[in-house]
Amino acid sequence: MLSNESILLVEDDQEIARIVCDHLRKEGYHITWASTGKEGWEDFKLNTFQLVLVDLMLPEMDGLTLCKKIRLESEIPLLIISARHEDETKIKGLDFGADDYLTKPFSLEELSARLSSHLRRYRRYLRKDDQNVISKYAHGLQIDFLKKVTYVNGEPILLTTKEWELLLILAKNPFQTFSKSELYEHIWQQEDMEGNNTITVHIKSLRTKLHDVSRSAKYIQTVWGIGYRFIGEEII
Amino acid sequence: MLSNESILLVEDDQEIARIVCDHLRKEGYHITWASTGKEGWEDFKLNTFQLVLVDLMLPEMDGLTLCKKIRLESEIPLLIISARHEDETKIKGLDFGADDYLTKPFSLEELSARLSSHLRRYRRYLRKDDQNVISKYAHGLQIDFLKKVTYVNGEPILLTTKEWELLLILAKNPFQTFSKSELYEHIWQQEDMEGNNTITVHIKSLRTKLHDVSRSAKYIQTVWGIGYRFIGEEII
DNA sequence: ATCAAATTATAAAGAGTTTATAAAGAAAAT
DNA sequence: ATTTTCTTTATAAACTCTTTATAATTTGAT
Repeated sequence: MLSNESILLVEDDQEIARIVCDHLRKEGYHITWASTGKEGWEDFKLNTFQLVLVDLMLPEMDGLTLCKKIRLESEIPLLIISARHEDETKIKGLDFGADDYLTKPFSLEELSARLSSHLRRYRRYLRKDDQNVISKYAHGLQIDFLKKVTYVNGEPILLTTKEWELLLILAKNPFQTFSKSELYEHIWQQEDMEGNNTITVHIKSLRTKLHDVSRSAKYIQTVWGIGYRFIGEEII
Repeated sequence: MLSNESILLVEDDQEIARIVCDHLRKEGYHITWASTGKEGWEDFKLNTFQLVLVDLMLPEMDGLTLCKKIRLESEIPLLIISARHEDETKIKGLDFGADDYLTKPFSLEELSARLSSHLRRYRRYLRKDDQNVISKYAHGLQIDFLKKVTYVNGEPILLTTKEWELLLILAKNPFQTFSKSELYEHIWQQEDMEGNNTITVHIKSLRTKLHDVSRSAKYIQTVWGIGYRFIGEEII
């Protein structure tokens, strides 16, 4: 399994930490080990993880406090490890934001199962939020490639299929010049015939909708004798 | 443990269903049992649950389809039960929105642990989202997904069943374009026939009630040749 | 610089398709 | 039985895409 997902393990017992790390690394995860709550918090702030495993009993900052702090800033899956089974009910009663609870001793299979379950849910959660990742360009153009929505100055613009396909190939390859034949063959999936004005017309209507002017193109530039290119620089 | 949380169990094997129901009822959950996928979907639409347990192999509508349909309308925890261990990898690869996976035979303790873990996370999620029970959009539209009430400029709008279901799937997945066939198959639960104008007509009446105009849609936009999409941006 | 040739831009129209609308008929609910 | 909702039907309107014709622009040779 190749996952490349990063897990933060906060555990003061070096022996347990070693076993867990070894096992999870074999499963393809990238593990960071912190041995105190404070260290765990610093690691959490410094890096991006997809899951946190926290032992309850920790020096410097206890596990519950760490959980609460993390939960204030993130919806990341939080799994508690505890030595005593009796803690479980107490912990479930209080709400400090953990998603799951493992009692020592636990099997590595059990651990793996819980991890993958929570990671799967979190991936979906992230992906859903991801849909709001929009490429923003200068002069008010925004393109949401996932949802296929284009905005000009915040207003969604309705593009036809061909217009969208044109914008897609151009904007996905900024600064790269495409000949009209290339564009035609890519979108229409057939040989470009002589004297075909179709691309030009679609470029025209696309420009109009983007409030772009051929003479001084902000987005779709004409490269004379060669083709067109998208010149948008992404801004964050 | 007194939880009063409602779980929907979709399982065709009566023996397994009885054992699971008995066990979970002892744990304080309120269980609804559906023996087919279709029945499960109807129960889901009719009541409010906090978790759904779905067997993969089901008559009338298979578990994956049921998961996908539920996931279009809700973020409720979805747990898959499967007889064959081999399904697991396939299922994890495909994305149909399930949160967890149990292979038969599973221990009741295992089941309880997974359930309480996902329910805990979902409670947190609900609490967080609770403030947004009513989604507000630009131009005066408000949708109360829980109470199933729609407001336009503060005035409650009376929608018919079909109109509500249309609005639900569209507004729950903003900016996602659905073809008329997709909409028809999701809501009517049957193959879309050729030359069916039903969706168009319902869209028309829905738009009328939302004071939306097809030419310049504020909410339900026509994506020509493809379908419809809800373009409401949520405002806080 | 000037002009002709080549290339692109623009406007407008037509064909073909898709969607909108209104109204009537069927089905369902009250 | 009456009202409401849903579906079907027929027709109107709207839209996309392409074609055509013409204007504007660029290039480069003179």
